[in-house]
Amino acid sequence: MTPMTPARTSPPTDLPQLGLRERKKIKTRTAIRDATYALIEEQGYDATTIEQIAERAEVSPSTVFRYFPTKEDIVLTDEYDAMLLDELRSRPADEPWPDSLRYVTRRAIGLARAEEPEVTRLRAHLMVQVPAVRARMMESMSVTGRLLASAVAARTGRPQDSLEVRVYAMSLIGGLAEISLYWAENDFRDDLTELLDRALDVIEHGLSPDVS
Amino acid sequence: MTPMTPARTSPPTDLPQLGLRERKKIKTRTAIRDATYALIEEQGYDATTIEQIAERAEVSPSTVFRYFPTKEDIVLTDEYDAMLLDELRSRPADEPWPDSLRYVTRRAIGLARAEEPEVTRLRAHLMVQVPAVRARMMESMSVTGRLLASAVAARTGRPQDSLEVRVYAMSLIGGLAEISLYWAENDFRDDLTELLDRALDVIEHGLSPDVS
DNA sequence: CATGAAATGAGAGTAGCTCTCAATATCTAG
DNA sequence: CTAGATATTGAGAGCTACTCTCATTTCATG
Repeated sequence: MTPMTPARTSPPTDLPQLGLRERKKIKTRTAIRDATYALIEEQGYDATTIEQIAERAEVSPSTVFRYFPTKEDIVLTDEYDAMLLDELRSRPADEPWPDSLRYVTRRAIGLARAEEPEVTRLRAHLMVQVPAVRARMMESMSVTGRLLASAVAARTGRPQDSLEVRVYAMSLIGGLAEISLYWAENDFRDDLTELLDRALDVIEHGLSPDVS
Repeated sequence: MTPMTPARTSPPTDLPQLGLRERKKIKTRTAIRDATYALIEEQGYDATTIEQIAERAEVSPSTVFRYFPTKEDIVLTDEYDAMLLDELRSRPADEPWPDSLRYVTRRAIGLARAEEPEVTRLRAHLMVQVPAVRARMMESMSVTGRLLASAVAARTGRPQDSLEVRVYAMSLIGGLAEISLYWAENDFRDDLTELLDRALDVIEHGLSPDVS
């Protein structure tokens, strides 16, 4: 009936022998997300309602909520976390911890830039502009922080949830979030990887006493 | 008609020669907050509606929103930030920066503990349990972070919004937030000041390479 | 193809939050 | 002390994110 929907599923989403059901679910998911991105670019975040998203994705509003718990999650859900943690664990055991961290975060940024640069920018942009999105992002990052903390604990021989490890992980998360904000606020002019390096320096060694 | 409302305004709120209008506003404000705290203790956060709060505070729901933009803000609004910044600026200029920071944050904790220990605990508790509150708290802390960043910049002779300063401030905020979570999760057994010290050590010097 | 399971749509309902407008309370001049 | 300007409030309509339920449709499987 409406074959002109531009619902281009970003990656072809390799689906070898998945049942039709599973395939449809993936399709619906990406349809909702694509619709959301498009509408946000057209009208902005707040002006975009779930109803509109549902309409463009050709599903019912109920379905939208079945796939994403909140509006913010439609924009933010990503799958890098698990991957990041895996990579972290598979680093050589004798590599100094900060190096591992740097390697992995760098790689995550590289991937994001290679695979979906637009989305990465849109997200950062929304983080700056929409408090709810920023809040949700911090929330999800703090979950990542917990995972990170366990990895750090394992590496540094500290108890799993020692205060030190938790504080370190969360301050890391805070710092990384700030990179995105900085990047977006400066219109994406800087090289994210370079910002990352500078941020990690600060987090690892603190602010050097003075610079003058 | 209902003279049994226990609306005890926490501090007598020194009101020397304020107009009647201003005095009433302060009263209303604390009435709303007290009602909210009481209801939350009785029923929990989610079960407490604005309507209930309005009823107990003897104002209309409209008025509640006039005084606080969101439900989370009723719980969280505090006035330490400005004070904290002032103190920070009035520290001796030759004091090493980390010492200033430590002094000021310690003092903030001390004040919170002295003046409204219950509220401080309730807040920390809600931070753990209610994602929306936690998110709002991070949000408000990030505002503080910005202010902090400018103070840090002034002290360390860096540009106002250099990436380094911003990352430092935000990682500080993240770390401090984590203290509260840790504290609340461990049923307030630890001494907050001690947790603060340990956290600041981590943030200033990074995680020491290993501990084994 | 028939039966069971899963996904969907429709719709009602809740609550946070915004906005408008009329009523009331406070302040300020004369 | 009164009148008019101004600030605050209450009432209520309205929007939207989000939840829940139930009937219907769609896929899987023997």
